[in-house]
Amino acid sequence: MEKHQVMLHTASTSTALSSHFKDVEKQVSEISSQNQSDKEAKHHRYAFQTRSAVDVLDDGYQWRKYGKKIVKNNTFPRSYYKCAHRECNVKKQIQRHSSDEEIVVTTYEGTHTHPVDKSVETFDQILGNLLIGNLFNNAPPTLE
DNA sequence: CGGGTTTGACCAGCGC
DNA sequence: GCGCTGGTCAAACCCG
Repeated sequence: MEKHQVMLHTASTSTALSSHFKDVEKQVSEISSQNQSDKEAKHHRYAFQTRSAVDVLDDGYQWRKYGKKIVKNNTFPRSYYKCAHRECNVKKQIQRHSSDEEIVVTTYEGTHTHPVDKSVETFDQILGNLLIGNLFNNAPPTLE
């Protein structure tokens, strides 16, 4: 259950938001379990989908883009981000839906070890755009 | 001038 | 064993 700490640490500044995040990654965890192997479970992976016009969502951390790739299942390219801190080997992947370009899938990998001095207002904005449960439970054909 | 981003090439893992 | 897809690195360019 250490993966929960990722999101909780991210929103440690606000207890209310922590609860919301907990609910969010709970949905994600379910997907990993039902989808498959513990192989993915070993790798701390948290994916959530947001409805935004921009690819990169400001979650309070600084990210450095280190790669871009076109995936066959998606018409849009996938972007690879890394945490700006050298000590922090946290990775983040961002990709859009093939059909719905307004849907952005953000996948986090790893755990942050440094504090966030960003405003919590950012999280509120992100949470406002979150629609994880619906998309994952409905499993749109475009995603697979 | 420096940091960050961009784009292409290279490499590794998996499937056939 | 070869080919394909996906992931990472690295050098060059652009912006602040």
